[in-house]
Amino acid sequence: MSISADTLRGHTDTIILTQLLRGDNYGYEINKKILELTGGAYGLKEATLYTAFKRLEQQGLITSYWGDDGPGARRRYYAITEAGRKAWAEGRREWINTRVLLDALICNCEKEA
Amino acid sequence: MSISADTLRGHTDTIILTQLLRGDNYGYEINKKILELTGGAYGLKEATLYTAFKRLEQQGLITSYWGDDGPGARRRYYAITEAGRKAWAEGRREWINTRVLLDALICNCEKEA
DNA sequence: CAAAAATACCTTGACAGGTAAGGTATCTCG
DNA sequence: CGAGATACCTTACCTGTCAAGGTATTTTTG
Repeated sequence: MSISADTLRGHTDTIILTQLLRGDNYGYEINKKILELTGGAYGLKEATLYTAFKRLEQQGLITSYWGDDGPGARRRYYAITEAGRKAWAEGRREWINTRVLLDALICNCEKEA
Repeated sequence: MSISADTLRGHTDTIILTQLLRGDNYGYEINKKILELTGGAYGLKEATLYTAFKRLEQQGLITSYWGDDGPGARRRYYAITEAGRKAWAEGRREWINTRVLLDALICNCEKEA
């Protein structure tokens, strides 16, 4: 029961920002968290993930730095900025609006889980 | 409080099919219904609308015919097919799944309207 | 120990859906 | 008659996603 690609399009950035609210993290781990949270039903493709990081950093919503940890492959950590927190709040509001609208437009689904 | 473009992307076809479940209708009117249902917050752009009709018809999910009504500009009516009903049910299921996933991924929004 | 698998990063090219901008034609109302 | 609503449609562009490919290190396994 996987989800078709772009029914989530436009929410990717908010999803990533949500993860970073809990603290700095690196790409691979962030994606694993997302997979966990959805019970394996949804994960970002790597290309999508790193494209999003680049976009977010260019917009000043996150910053990044190389972790100088010992074991394992090198990791690039990401941190959310103050502007990122605002963008997250905005994205969250948008999701809530979207939910209301689509519920209204695709018949009354509110009752179903 | 309008909704940013492609947070609804991928649901357009389902939205249109939902309208056609209530009976045959033509483009302009369908879009007005959608605007009504969302309190003016969201309407399909004309290009999006007619592109979607074409796509849906090519996929056999709808059929179309010219209305031979007297007054007003000529209207092309659309009707949902049996395959269209199945696609609608599938699209609706997808929306319900999407909703669950995004609620899980963008923090706990379930409490908010 | 060597091979396989996992961890971890990144880029390129193509694709699909949405949209701005433009166009046509008819009808209604002042 | 002119403005605005009704009603349809196309083209060229933009943006986010993804398949496919690449690099490098560490851990597991046979």
